[in-house]
Amino acid sequence: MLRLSKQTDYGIVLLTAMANGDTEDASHSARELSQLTRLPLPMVGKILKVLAREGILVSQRGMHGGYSLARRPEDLSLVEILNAMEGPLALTECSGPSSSCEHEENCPVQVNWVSINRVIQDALGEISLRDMAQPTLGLVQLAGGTEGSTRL
Amino acid sequence: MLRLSKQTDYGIVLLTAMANGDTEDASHSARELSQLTRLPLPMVGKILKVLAREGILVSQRGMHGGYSLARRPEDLSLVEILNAMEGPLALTECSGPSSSCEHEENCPVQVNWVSINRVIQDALGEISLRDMAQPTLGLVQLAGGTEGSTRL
DNA sequence: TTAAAATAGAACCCGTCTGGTACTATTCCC
DNA sequence: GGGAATAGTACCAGACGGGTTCTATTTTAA
Repeated sequence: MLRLSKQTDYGIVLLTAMANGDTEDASHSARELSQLTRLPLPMVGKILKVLAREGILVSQRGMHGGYSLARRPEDLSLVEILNAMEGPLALTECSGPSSSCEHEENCPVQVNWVSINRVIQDALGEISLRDMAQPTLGLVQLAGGTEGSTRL
Repeated sequence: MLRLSKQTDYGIVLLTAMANGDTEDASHSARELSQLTRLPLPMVGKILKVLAREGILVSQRGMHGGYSLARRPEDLSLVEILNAMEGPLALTECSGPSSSCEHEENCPVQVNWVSINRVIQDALGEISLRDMAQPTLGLVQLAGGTEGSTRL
């Protein structure tokens, strides 16, 4: 497992859909994105609200309102989106920014989890929304860049 | 978030405790490990059963029974332990071995998730139980090997 | 043969999280 | 003022996870 929530998953799909929009800072309504991605409208609305609150999106109310990306797709990383949707990445209780594990004092693996966590975080920080929006290119990038060089 | 379950977390702690045991193939009872790690005995028992069922541990019943590692700590990787405890790693529904997402046909990000998933899996496959059992060494290893070279 | 100690396995409870929906308030443009 | 959009909150049902308990089975030792 080790799965991220459906909301996060959907959120990334929505963001890539927006990134693939014709003009850069085009405004998209929740309804429009729902039809585009075939995700249920209420869910789409909920997710967009979160992303707007967290500063990933900029919202515009009113008649011709909608959502638009706060930054360019190449300047928005996966880890930022994850942080916005699910909070800070933490594989274990003790590996995040704020930990409150009772065994922490004499736990032999805690320091290792912090390291592993940071490495994964850095790795996800290297992937931009632009990358995610370009399927085949991203695939080549990933496979080529890591083969053999990923020494955790 | 993106957190692994407490059971998995505990499982790794238990395994490192066993790996740090004096002799290699020493047998440890659930009670002994519970006292050693200060984790609740019923929980420890439950976890050890899973690990034994999945072939990570070898169990011996009876009077002087207990559990011992099926392989040497350096030959057991983190990803194997995760697979045993939580099943195959899959960040999204579509990134695992068996996916059943209705949107999969025309989903632009699916292929990317598969790639990212595989990279993380490979990375965790490089970390052995021996590494986890040696905190400071593992830390240096991690930091040194990845700084700047982790190009997802 | 019996008792003790250990694992095997299943059942169970309960709190929390998650996916999903609904409703109301607010803002903006026409 | 009305329509269309977001903002925010509340809510619900189901799934999942942490944790406990109980019974069976196996093995060893007295």
